[in-house]
Amino acid sequence: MPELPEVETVRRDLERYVLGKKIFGIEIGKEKIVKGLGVEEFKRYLKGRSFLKIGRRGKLLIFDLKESKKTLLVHLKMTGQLIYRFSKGTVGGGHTQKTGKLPGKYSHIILKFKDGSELFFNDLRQFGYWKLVSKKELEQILGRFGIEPLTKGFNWKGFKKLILGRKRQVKAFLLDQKMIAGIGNIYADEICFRTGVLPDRRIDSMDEKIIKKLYKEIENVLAEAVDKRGTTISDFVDLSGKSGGYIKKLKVYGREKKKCIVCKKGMIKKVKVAGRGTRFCPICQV
DNA sequence: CTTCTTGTTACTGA
DNA sequence: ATCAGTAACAAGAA
Repeated sequence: MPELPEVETVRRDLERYVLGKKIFGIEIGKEKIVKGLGVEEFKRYLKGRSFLKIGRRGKLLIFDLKESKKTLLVHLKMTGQLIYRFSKGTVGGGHTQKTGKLPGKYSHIILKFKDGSELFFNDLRQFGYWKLVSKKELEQILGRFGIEPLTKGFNWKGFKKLILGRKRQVKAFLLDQKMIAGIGNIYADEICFRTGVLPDRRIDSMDEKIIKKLYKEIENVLAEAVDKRGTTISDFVDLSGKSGGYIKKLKVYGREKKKCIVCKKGMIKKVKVAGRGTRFCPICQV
């Protein structure tokens, strides 16, 4: 599922490929993907405009439009994909099963640029959305996010203040977007593993040393996953349709009933924590 | 057939 | 304020 590293990978690709390109046409196959404005109004607003900057907050993509009072927000949720094609028949890095043909059964929005290139929004489960928001709405939405990891604002002092005194299970804390923005189920499990804590361990049972380890592993895991261009479990691909390389680095996610590759003794277990499927090594994590 | 998958919001209740 | 739990959304895999 797209979490911070996957969304960041897409964001970087978008900056490289679609920045400054004029939107020539828009096709919308599934109206429910567009939130807020009606579909016709939405199309009319975007037509003729271009992207000035592409940002990200947590798992949310933020498209600044040139000479525009509104901002375009795109959320991939669980199965959303953005795929760019220079011209018919050629996708940046070649096809995979993950993208299939373009447009495909799940291509719900297509942006067509003046040079003939196209940006496809595919979403099997249709949970993702595109929304034009005013500056005021944008401010409100962004205000709900917690600290952005991988920025200077994410420092030990601030983290300590945020986490100390809390009683929740550490995984529930990691998943809470109002605390830290961008961590989802895969990286929450990987961060817990690398920290050496059980995902259901309560924060108030952790001493400062282990909290500091947690802080560092949040940074380590997310930074390495960005470097490897994300994790592909089932649907995630980058703008060229390519899978992410962090799948090779996963220690617990998707490895249930297999032997732990670190201690080589424990069997990876799967339970439910914070309402999510959760994997851990009963030996490495305490 | 049932159960599970997950990002987010809404809601209830403690 | 803090936190846990559940339903809803949707479609496919097992």
